[in-house]
Amino acid sequence: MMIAPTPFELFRQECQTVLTAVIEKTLPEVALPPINLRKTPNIEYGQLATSLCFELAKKLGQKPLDLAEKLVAAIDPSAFSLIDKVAPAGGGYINFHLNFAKFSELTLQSIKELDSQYGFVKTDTPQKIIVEHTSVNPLHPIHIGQARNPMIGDTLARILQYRGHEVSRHYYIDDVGRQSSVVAYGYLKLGKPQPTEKPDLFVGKIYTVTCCIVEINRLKQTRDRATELQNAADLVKANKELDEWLSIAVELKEKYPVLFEMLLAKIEEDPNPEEEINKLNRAYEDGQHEAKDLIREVSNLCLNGFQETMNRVNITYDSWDWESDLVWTPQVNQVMTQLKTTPYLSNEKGVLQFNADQVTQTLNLKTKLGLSPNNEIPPLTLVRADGTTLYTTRDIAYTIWKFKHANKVINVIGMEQSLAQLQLKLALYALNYTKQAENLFHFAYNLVTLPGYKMSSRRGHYITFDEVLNEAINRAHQEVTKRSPMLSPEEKQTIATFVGLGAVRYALIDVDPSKNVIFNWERVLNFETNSAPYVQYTHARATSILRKITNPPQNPNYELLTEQLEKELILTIASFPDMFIEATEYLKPNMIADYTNNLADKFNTFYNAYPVLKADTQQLTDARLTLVKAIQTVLKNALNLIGIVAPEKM
RNA sequence: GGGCGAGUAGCUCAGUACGGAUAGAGCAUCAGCCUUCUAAGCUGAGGGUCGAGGGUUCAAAUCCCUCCCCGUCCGCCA
Repeated sequence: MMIAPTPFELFRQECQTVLTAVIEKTLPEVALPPINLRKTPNIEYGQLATSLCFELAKKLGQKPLDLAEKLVAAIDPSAFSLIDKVAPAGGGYINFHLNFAKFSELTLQSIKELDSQYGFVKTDTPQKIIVEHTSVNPLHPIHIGQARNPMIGDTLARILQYRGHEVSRHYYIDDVGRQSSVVAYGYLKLGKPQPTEKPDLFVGKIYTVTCCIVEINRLKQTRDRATELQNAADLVKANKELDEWLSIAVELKEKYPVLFEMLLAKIEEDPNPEEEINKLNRAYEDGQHEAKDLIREVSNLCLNGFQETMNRVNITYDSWDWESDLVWTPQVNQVMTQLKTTPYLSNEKGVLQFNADQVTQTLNLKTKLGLSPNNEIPPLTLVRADGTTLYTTRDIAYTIWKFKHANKVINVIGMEQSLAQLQLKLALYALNYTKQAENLFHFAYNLVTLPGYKMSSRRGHYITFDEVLNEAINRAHQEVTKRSPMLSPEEKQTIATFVGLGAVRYALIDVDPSKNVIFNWERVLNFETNSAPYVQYTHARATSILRKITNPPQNPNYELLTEQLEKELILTIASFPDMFIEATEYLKPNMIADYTNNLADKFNTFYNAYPVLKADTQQLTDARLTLVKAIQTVLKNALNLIGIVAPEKM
């Protein structure tokens, strides 16, 4: 029995060979045009079609349909096993029809044989790839806006791994910067308390409240200074911001009265909290022990919470990379030394600027990088007047470090950081890391916003990812209880968990990453068609049929699968490997979610229309059972790609 | 002002990389289907100037140009 890892691709190749041969034979005078074979919009038109007669006809001064007829007449498909017939159609298409008897056998046998490996076609050029994703600052719980990142990132990592690449998932911990010092300052003021709840939630409250109090303090000073200097514009601005923060303070006081009062009392003891925070920040960058212990302690509390959350959705990381480690070791300094030898740095009173646009000009990169000639890349400040570095400066060092461990780097980072990511890439070019620059990819995704406003962690305006997961599981539990009251409490809980988690994961992966998403509960709590629960349910249904048989089908006759729906199902599962390759090569995780939904949809229609176990003949039952088994395998493999459980029962 | 991304049914979105046959789903609305393999399901109906205008082409949601609208970036923040 023949096995094909890519059954549909085999058919395509046969069609291509036939077509190439007939053109060379019939039209020796024409240069062979690129042969485009596309899936037909309708099964009546066969399975693949080409429109090349339209182009050829024009060159030859003939009617497209006449040409199509002439070519078809010269085709002898008998030498090819998967082509049933070739026919001219429409205004000049050539349609290729599959020999379903053979194709079904090939497809179903291949799936049976390859089983859990079916679809995962390995690349010819395996690479070491780092996927950096999540990288939420360790200041507050991961919120639903940020959760889109790990869902996309982990799916990318999964599909690349299944494609045969050596993938490493990295989490970049951004612990250098004022905000880490703010939360650490608040934590210290409270006397380094033990968390009384999930640690990231705990740290998040301290961060928000501290931020608010410190900010009000700062704005009051700004206001007083502006009053003194009679600077009307500054005064108006300060007052406006102050009003905003004061209203946030009211909210926070109501939400966390004890914490707020405690922090307020402690911070008021400080004559200058702002200065304390800056001091802590500098001490941390200098690697002083006390500061190190303190900030790492707070950060680790938060990160432990993150891991707990991500474990729920089965996401783990291979490497946790601390930004501060780059500062404490000579790595950042080395990069600066190297950059100073390039002609792209300018020094204005100690402030070092990187002239990114000049790099594009000197190395002639605008066209190469697909940038518009109008796109004048703004310069990037690398070093402040006080000698400290900035985020992107450290990111350059980090990226170089990553390339010591991989030959391709994919950064899953929000679209709003596109400019910084471009400047980073240009810095690599400037440093002559050309290969690395070419293999650095910014996988940009758009924001998740709440209806009416952007989520703000500093202001405490967010819905945490844990809340969303909990709510989804609760909702799923209600559904299971309603639909399957006879199940044991344990079973209900198990089902509710994978349904709820799956629903959230699917909802966040299903939309094209470049599209902005406005969060609403309806989207993640959808358990109907076009959701993970729908696909999971379909898988359970297929499993349920298979559970009822005592003996596996003996010598099924695939020629009996003649219904249109059966053919469409076979086509769909035969194309799974092609879909997988495309999703992986073009990094389109949402394609996989769409595919699972599409297959589930077709299966459910089939399920309703045709009996499997009680088909007219045992032979037909056997053939359909093999089909159901294959569909179950493909659904399971596809769900696995996007990190969603394929349940036996629900 | 400039860059980048988006604009497809009342709502949420596929389809655009590589132009092809009547532009597809789901939700919502309406009408049906559980003595038959799991009704988280299925069947059917209505619903479209594919943001606007021009161009290229035998053929444009898809390619090119102009414009409109929304988001986002253009920090000695991260």
